[in-house]
Amino acid sequence: MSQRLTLQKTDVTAVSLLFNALSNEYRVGIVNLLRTGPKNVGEISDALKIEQTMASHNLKCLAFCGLVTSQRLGKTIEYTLNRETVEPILRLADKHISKYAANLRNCKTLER
Amino acid sequence: MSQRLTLQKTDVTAVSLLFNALSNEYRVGIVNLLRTGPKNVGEISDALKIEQTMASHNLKCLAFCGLVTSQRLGKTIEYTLNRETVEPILRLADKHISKYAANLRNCKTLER
DNA sequence: AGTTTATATGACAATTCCGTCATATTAAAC
DNA sequence: GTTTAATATGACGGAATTGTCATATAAACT
Repeated sequence: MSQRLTLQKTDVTAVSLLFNALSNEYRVGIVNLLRTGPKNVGEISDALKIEQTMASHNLKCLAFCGLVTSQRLGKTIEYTLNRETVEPILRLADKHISKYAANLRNCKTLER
Repeated sequence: MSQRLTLQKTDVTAVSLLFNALSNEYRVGIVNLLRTGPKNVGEISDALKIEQTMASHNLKCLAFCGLVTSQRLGKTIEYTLNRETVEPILRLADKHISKYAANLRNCKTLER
């Protein structure tokens, strides 16, 4: 009896929302910082020299997308990178940029 | 004699611009469509039921980021997916979404 | 050369996003 | 239980992005 497979199709909306989370310098900065290990909000905003509120807003977005997780430690909340997906994605991005999109480095906004 | 390696650091700006290209439904739709093979602009706008102008604008962005390449074939211009980077990235995204971000499917905009 | 077909470009209004401020929540310390 | 420290939330104006329209370019056909 032949088995009916649910063909896993790419969910275009979900994918665009996921990458939207990585389409902002603050969020990529946070994600990149968290590669060095878990940090709380204060440590993140200090390290990246951004306001606490800005860090919080962007962490919320990253958490909603499952790219980071959070855990309260007393008064502080520690954010941890979802390495399983973020590491390979960043490696692919780095490789792509150096091979195919070196010009991206010198452009602030994408003209269309 | 010890060799001086240029440590490849993630370029936060470039990475955010690259993922910005994949942060839009039209562009992810185009990229996903091109997995089935190269297509010209008319075929793309027909298949996705979007206006030609919309297709052109978004193809320009994808091309600038090196995610697609183009080639004129007579009157028509054919766009080809950069499979080398897009395939693994989409596979990672699909896997991440089903494992960590199922809720993304049911949300139009990222609240923050 | 003029017409048609395919695609790209530029501009503008409408929408969405971002940065910041004011305020709320939560836990620890006193 | 009041205060302090850490973080989150909501709101609002300014900035960036998007969708569409008008127009430009480029090749093929007559």
